[in-house]
Amino acid sequence: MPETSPRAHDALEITAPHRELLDQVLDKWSLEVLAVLCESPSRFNGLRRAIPAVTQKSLTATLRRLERNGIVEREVVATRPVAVEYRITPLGKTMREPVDVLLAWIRDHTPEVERARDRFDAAGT
Amino acid sequence: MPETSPRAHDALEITAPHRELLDQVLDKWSLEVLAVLCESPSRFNGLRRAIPAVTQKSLTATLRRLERNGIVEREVVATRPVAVEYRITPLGKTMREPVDVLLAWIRDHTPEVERARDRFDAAGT
DNA sequence: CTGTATCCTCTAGGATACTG
DNA sequence: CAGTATCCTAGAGGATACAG
Repeated sequence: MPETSPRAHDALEITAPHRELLDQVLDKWSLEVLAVLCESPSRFNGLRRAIPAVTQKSLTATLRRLERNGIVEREVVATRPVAVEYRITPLGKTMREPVDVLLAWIRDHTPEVERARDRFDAAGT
Repeated sequence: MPETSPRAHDALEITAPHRELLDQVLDKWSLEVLAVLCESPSRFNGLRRAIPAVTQKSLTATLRRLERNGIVEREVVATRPVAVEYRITPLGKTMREPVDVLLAWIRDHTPEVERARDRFDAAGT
């Protein structure tokens, strides 16, 4: 049994490319967009209505980023005026489970975290 | 079975407090700190050595945030000069599984994402 | 050794106006 | 309808110096 590694096991190891992908996929609006598109394909303004707080600029940026990463798909329907449909890709669907697990943890532990915050803040009086 | 909800199921739903916790726990340095502390308790400069890229300021901020959220614990050992030990809490340990699942997804799909990026960038020629 | 305190830069993202 | 183009600002985070 070699003892060369400073850490016993590195399931949590995270390299620069991994960090970048993590940021692109868990950023401020991506999860909301994914939530909508996981239910059904949607058009640009449909997404805006579903996510009222997002600005046009940020939504565009988020969609481009997700498209570039192969998470969503963009189809232009050449009507007048044009319609653009966004769909989640097979790759995008594989994100669902890990994201669900993560959000489940968040939901389950938010109360405990809030108690910890109260204690911490009270101690700092 | 009521059909009041616009979305079929909202496992991906994310509220403001959830988003905040997500940001505090998945931010730039938190995962690296967690990775170290999951292996064993560590002192401040031990963490610095384990994570060479982090600045003193950011490490302090990260540790304070994690401590406030009940993820890590801080113990001051009153020697001369003082030593401060950081440990992961039971709550912190529960983060491990969801984070592992997430990072596993990242690792497993980075190649496919990179192919998607190449296609996207090539198309934009 | 374990931090604060400043200063400074850089980028995400909002507001708003315009376009094919 | 589905975007671009600008302008602007708040906050994250680096570099550096100092302190208990």
